[in-house]
Amino acid sequence: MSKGEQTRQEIVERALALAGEVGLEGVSLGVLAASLNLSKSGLFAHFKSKEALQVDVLQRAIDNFIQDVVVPALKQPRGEPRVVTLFDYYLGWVHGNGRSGSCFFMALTHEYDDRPGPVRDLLVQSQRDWYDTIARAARTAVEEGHFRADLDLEQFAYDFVGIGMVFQQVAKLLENPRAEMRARSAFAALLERARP
Amino acid sequence: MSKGEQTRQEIVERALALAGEVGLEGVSLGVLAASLNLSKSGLFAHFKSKEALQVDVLQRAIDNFIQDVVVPALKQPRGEPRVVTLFDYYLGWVHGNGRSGSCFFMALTHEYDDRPGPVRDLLVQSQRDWYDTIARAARTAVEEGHFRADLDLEQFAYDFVGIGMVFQQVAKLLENPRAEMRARSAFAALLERARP
DNA sequence: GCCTCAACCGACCGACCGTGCTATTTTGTC
DNA sequence: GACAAAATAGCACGGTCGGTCGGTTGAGGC
Repeated sequence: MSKGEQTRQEIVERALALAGEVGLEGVSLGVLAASLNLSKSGLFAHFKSKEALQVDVLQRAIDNFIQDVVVPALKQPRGEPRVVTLFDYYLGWVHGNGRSGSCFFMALTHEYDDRPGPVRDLLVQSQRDWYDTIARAARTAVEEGHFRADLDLEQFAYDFVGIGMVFQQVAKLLENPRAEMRARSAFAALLERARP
Repeated sequence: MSKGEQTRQEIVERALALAGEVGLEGVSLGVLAASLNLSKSGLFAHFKSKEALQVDVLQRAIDNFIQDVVVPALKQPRGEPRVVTLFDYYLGWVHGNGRSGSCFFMALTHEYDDRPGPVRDLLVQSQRDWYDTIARAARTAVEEGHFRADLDLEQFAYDFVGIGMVFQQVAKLLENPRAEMRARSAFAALLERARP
């Protein structure tokens, strides 16, 4: 990897960390450069625009999410174990046990839900992929006989994500220590409904 | 109402509308003033600081929420009808059928979940009140015999809010036309679990 | 030893930010 | 209609923003 490419990676990584604190739009090139002991112009030379940097940062977050949440689940046996693992690592990601401070896909959802552009486009695609991933894992559980044959997969994914979202608010904003217990309890009920 | 107070109200109202599009932090005094045909300093004179304005805006949103969601529900008979009405108006609020473009309590959650200060404090309190309101409505349903006597009220509120949160993402960001159907389906399942 | 080229820097631009200060206009009261 | 008070405007300040530009550095190939 060339020096330039390595620096680029460091920039994206640092920007991702900062974005977890101040939002993606809130990461200024000056602050980002300073935190890397780089000049602002030296940093900017790696990207055509701030927006291009933002896209790279989001793509990096997507890669991290797949690596930290999806891949471990795919290593589990098909069916309910895979679905359960997906949820476990998802909770961990949302809580920030993963790399970034918290789930910034949710933050980006509100930052970009009415701000068109390539960042939003990539975000939308990634979230649709995420719902699909959940639905596909649930489908394996149906096929294995762990879940009901007539289970509504899209609805399952919907409920799944909702549990994670409210978990984020209750845990991080409201600082309720029972948040994780609530999430696991809600997920247990969801599983119960999905079973034959 | 004096002229000054009236202007103040208009400022807060306009700021609330703008905040729905660009976030609370994203509302700049210059743009806000221009959209009201006011000078920036003339506008600023009504508030001690931008932060004070933000607090007022949030308080206004809270008042709107109570007016648009909580009050109509309280007019319904105690028990399940009240809970159902609460959810109906909540969905309407989130979808933006209410005054503001979308539920900006959720947006604020991510804007302020790690930014201490009076805005965050007020937000936390308002959200805790909201969970309590849901739980209290559910309690009336228990008392009326509509819900199970051993229903976990806090868990009910948790599940309730989660449905609304994922609804926001699926409807607004992913623009999925089945979002509302999903939300209502999830809520129906929640009700089913709550009944004796 | 020299040349090249990617990598990086410092200075700078115009625009906008929140916030004071001092007029000036508008409002409400007698 | 005069006058005090309230409301608003004008203006300037120090900062930060994304972005540009002309240069400097340094490592690798010849």
